[in-house]
Amino acid sequence: MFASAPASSLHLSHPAFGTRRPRLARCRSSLASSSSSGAAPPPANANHLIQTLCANGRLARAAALLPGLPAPTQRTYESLLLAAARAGDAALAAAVHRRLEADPVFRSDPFLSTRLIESYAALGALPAARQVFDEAPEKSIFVWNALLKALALADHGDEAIARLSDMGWLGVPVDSYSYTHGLKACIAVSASHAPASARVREVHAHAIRRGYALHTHVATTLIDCYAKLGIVSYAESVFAAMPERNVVSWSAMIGCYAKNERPADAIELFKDMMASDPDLVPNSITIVSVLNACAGVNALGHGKLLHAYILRRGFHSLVSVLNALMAMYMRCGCLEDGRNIFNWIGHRRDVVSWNSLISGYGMHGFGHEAIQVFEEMVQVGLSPSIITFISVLGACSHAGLVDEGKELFESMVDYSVKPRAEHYACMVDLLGRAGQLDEAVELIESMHIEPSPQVWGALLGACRIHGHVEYAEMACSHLFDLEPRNAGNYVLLADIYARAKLQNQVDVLKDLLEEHALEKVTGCSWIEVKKKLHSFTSVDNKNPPVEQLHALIGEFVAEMKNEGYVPDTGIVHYDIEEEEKERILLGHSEKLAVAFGLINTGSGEVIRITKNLRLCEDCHSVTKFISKFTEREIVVKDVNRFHHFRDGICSCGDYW
DNA sequence: TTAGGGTTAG
Repeated sequence: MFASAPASSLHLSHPAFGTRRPRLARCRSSLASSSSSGAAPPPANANHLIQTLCANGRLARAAALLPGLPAPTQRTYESLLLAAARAGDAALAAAVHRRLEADPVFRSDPFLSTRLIESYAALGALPAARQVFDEAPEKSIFVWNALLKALALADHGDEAIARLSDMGWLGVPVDSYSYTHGLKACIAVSASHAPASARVREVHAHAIRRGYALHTHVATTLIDCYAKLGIVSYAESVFAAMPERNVVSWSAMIGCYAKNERPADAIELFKDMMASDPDLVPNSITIVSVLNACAGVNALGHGKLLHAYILRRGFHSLVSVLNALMAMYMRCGCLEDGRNIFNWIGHRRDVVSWNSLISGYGMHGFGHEAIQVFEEMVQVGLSPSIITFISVLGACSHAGLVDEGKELFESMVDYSVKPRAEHYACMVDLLGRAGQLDEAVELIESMHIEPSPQVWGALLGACRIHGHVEYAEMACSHLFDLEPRNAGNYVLLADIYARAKLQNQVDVLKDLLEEHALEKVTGCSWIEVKKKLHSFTSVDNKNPPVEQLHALIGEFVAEMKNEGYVPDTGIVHYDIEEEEKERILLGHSEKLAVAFGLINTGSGEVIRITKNLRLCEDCHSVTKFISKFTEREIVVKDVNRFHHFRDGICSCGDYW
């Protein structure tokens, strides 16, 4: 009823407004008269007019008025600089800069020096920002901090450290802003002398000496820096030492666990946060981080609780939250629930929503559906991003859609997306999995950029599937240089040698692993039962309940052997008796998690398991058998994709 | 006047 009445008439006719013309109407009339004034002298209220034009994005008109303006105010300069930065108009920023240099009233004004530096930084013009700083006669702390921010934006970590040190010997008192900008500059990835972790530790030590390390913003930034560097223990120390934590610092620590492969700790910390203080209310960023962590461990129960919380607290008005919720469902194996949320988001879908759906179909092996969603996305007028192509090419790879993948890869140029190493890695994976190893190698050789470890890793993975020793050695000759500490590459090559019955080569690799003190990633599987996470590793066989699980698996295997199953002991690298190898296979974490699920869940329930590595062939065979024998649906998410086991068949079609 | 945490892939 109210919506049908024009808003303006409601307001203007209200007695509370009296007979004065409303402010907006006055601005409109000024704008109208100014547009026809041409080169006439600026009106008396020109300062106000320029500010209004800037606020309305009419920069050309505002810029045209500036030269004739006898006395620009500080506010006018500020409006022009902010608008120039917002519109990406470097020429306007430079014109304002020139005008300001000639202005005896404001040329030394530190407020405007700050704004100039900020604008140049936002426009990507670091040399100009640096010049303004160097020439600023009065360098207030704001001017210094603006320079540090500019250096952070431009990824100049070493220079930021040098400037912080300048502040020290010049006696300029640093403040908390100096540290937050300085730290952000430190974790920049581009050319630098010192590694990022050394720079962060240096600024951290500096902050401790000046008494700023526990300041809420500084400490939160420190947590985030250590999170990005993967040094979780340092982030934990900073978080533990804070006297005063708020929702942002908690979220930063939760995010630190989530992005460093400790999703279970992220969920636990979220619970601690909720229990620690009733005034501490999670916000949308907290929710997104925890949803991400739920997906990381397949904690569907927790994810559903969060879904209810989102609806209760009104977070479903935010697309970012819905995107994260949708991704959580799909990454927890519930593709349909994810699709329903995508449908529900409706016209508010952004590129992330589309990418999530494409990757969701991809990770579940629905390649054609992923391509269809890609086409729909293009049809509704959205531009596919770098990630869209990674998602859709990955989907083709999982489904073995070689021709479709090639076509999409070639179409990238039509969308102005330049193929990156990630896209080549997808293509090598696609060709390699499909057995087209020569073509995969040709593609690598044709690359115009340096092949990344992911590209060689994809080739190595394909060699493992197809037992190609020569190309595996070629891939490893690069991988051992590029990532010498990655034990996984040594293990994969050893696996390929073992299957080729090259035991001597296997032993050489094992010696190398030992010599360099490289540790294999322990196989680990998770299962959530009654909203509690249970994890299993293949090395933990001292736990009494594990004996029960071993026994149950043993019974299934005995039954399978009657039907002709032969345990795939080829993947056990130890030079031991066959019987012992079989015993090792029985203890694989994924089998233990399946057995635990069978014992602890109801007969109709879907068993959902997550594994931190690729599912091995033997576990795959055994799980197929168990799904048929027990008439249970088992969904396993490995490091690459989903496997839906039902009635003795896996959704991957044994292609993974 | 300035600042801190999040989403999609591999």
